[in-house]
Amino acid sequence: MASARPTADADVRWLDEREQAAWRAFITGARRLTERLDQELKALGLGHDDYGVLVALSEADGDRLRMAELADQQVESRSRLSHHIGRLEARGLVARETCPEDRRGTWAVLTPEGRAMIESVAPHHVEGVRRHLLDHVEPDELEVLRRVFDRVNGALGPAVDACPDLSGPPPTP
Amino acid sequence: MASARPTADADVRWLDEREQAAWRAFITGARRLTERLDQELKALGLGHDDYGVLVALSEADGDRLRMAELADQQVESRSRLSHHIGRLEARGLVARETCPEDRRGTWAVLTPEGRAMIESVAPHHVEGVRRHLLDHVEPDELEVLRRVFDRVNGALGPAVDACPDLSGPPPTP
DNA sequence: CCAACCTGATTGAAGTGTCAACCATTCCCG
DNA sequence: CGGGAATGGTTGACACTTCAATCAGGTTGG
Repeated sequence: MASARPTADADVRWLDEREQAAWRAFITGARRLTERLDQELKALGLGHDDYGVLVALSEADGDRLRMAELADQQVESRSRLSHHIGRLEARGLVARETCPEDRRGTWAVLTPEGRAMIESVAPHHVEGVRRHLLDHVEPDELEVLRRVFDRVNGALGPAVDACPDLSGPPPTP
Repeated sequence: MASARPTADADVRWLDEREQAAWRAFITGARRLTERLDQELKALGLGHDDYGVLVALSEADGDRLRMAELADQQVESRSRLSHHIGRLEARGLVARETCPEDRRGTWAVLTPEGRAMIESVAPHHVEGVRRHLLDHVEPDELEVLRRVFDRVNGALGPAVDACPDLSGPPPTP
């Protein structure tokens, strides 16, 4: 039933022991780490995704970002972000403003309440990031992490919302 | 409103530039990577989580695992796994069997259809893992990844479903 | 100028995850 | 033994995400 590219099944380059071990450690590590950080943040009143959005806005010029840009930065679909901002708006942490230059566009703007929230939560969050990740990583290992994931990010190509065509690899045209 | 531990806000050890860069590269890299792999798998009929469950079962003795163990391995809550297995069961890829020794317990068992599915999909998935991650990682960097995330995993302590107490750190009693 | 086509963003319904309550079984200890 | 406290897992209601329209504002070529 599922036979996209006709990978001949004999010439599959399965993962060797090292690759397997690294891949599995990474995938479950990443899951458990974000799960834990999310739990700790929720106890303070924000989901990890909420935190990401508020931080992004707080660092942006004029405390505002266009929906599309915010979506790409946070790796959320446009639809999801729309609902997401809707919720944050209902809580008074973010406001929407239609942008005058291009009247299709919308700014997501951090409110004073939103800034207060992020400032009260951030110290605990960075503490968590240290405790659960950075405390266990040597400086040179940290550089490796950065290098590797920058490369991976680059290779994944620019963010796309609706990704209709998976067969044409954009990173290596 | 949110003031769990009274982190004095002056003695917060904020992330320096290197830490920040590494953390952000990791968090968005991990998100984008799993997002992409999930998209590619869905095109073949399985979500990334479905894939994980089926692989775990296929590697287990007797093609079966207890719900709790499977949940821990896959980093899913017991509740979520219950729904999840329900869906896979409805699709005929997994079956439930009540376990005779402990009649509270349940086995999740891989069906022949489930095995067929995983075998048809696996080659494409490992191809994806190579293309999007391993191809961009040198052997020594791979070892760093494994070491780091093994450590992180260890420090997070054994998996817990309902984690009611965040204040008492189990890894360092 | 206007018709076809983009682009930016939102909507609603269906699908999935979360949370708290629950049921059944087993364990433990007086 | 018997009753209370785990343990293993499920359920239903509610929250969130996804998917496929949809809408309004811009852009372009005839």
